[in-house]
Amino acid sequence: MHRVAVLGLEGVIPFDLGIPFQVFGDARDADERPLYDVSFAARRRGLVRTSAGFSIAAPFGLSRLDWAQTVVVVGSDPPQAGVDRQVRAALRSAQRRGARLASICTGAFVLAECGLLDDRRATTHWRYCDDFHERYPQVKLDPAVLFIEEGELLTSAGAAAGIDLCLHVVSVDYGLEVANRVARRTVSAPHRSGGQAQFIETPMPSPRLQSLESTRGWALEHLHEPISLDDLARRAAVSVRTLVRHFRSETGTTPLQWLTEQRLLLARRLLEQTDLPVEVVARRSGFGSGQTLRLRFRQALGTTPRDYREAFGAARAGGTIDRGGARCDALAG
DNA sequence: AGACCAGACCGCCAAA
DNA sequence: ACTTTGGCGGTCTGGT
Repeated sequence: MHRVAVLGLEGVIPFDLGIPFQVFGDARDADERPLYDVSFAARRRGLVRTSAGFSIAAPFGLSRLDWAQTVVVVGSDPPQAGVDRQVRAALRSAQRRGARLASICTGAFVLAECGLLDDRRATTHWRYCDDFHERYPQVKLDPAVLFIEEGELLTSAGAAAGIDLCLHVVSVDYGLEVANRVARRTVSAPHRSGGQAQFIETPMPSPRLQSLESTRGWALEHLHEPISLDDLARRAAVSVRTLVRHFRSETGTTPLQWLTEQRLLLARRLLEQTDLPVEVVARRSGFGSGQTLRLRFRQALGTTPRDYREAFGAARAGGTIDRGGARCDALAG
C-alpha cells in the first residue's frame, strides 16, 4: 500500500481535509483491496481547530511525515503564512528523502514558506493568488490551472481542484482505470480539463457559455482523425477567431491543447485495455505517429507508452480487447 | 538534436 | 454606448 500523510495545520479547511481521505481511501484494486493507507497528521497529536470553528482530533503529529511516501498539505483559511521550525524541518526532510509533496488550496503557502516551491511552477486558490505572489515572488505562480505537477511536487487550486489533483495522483500510481473507478464512486468528473480561469470568470457557466459543448462532444467522437481549427469552427458555425475565444472562456485552454489532453487520455485507455501496438494506439488516438505519442507521453506523464502499459495494462487471457470506434466518454466508465 | 513549415494562437481593429 | 463578431497579420508551436 502506498502511504499518504495528510497534513492539516491551524485553521484547516474541513472540505479540503476530506478530499485525500475520500479519493485515496476509495482507491481499490480489482479485488477491492485498498491501495492507499491514509493518515491525518497535525503539528502535534490532538485537537486541531478548523476554519469552520469545530475541532478535529489528529491521531498523529509531524513524525508521521517520515512514514509517508506522499505528503498532502491541506489548505487553511486564512493561509498559514508563518510556518514554525518543526513543520519546516519535517517537510524538508520528506522532500529530501524523495517523498512526493502535494498541496491543496492554500496548502501551497506552507510549501512555499519552506522554500520548496522556489523557481518552480505552482498554483493555489485564485482568491489568494495576489497575496501568494507578493509573498513568494520566486515561485512561478500560474493562477489559471486546476493543478500543476512539477516532478514530485504538486500543487492544486482551491477546494475541489484538490479532487482533480488526487485523482491524477491515483492515475499516475495505479493507472486510469483505477482512477476512473474512484471518480465514479465519488461521483466526480474523471478528468476535468481546463483551468480555474473558467471558475474565476464564470462561477456558474451560463447556458450560453456552454455553446461549444456539442462541438467538443463531436471532437471526442473523432479524436482518431485530424481535427483542425477550421473543422471545429465549421462545426460550431462561427469563425475561427470566435471559436478560439469561446473555447478559452469555456474551458480555460486552447483547442489544440484540449485536443492533445483528450487524445492522451484516449491513448492511455487503449494502452491499458488493449494489446494494440503502440503505433496503432497512436493512430487510433489521433497522434500522427508513435514518435509524437511518445513525446507527449513523456511530457505529460514522464514515462513511455510501453512502460505505462507494462505498469497498468491488464494482462488479458482472451487476447485483444478492441472496442473499435474510439470514444472518449468511455473513460467515464 | 535541430530545421523547417503549416497551422495555431492572439492582439488589434473595424463592423455588425 | 456597449457587446459581440470576424478578419488581418505577426509570432509561436507542434509535427515531421
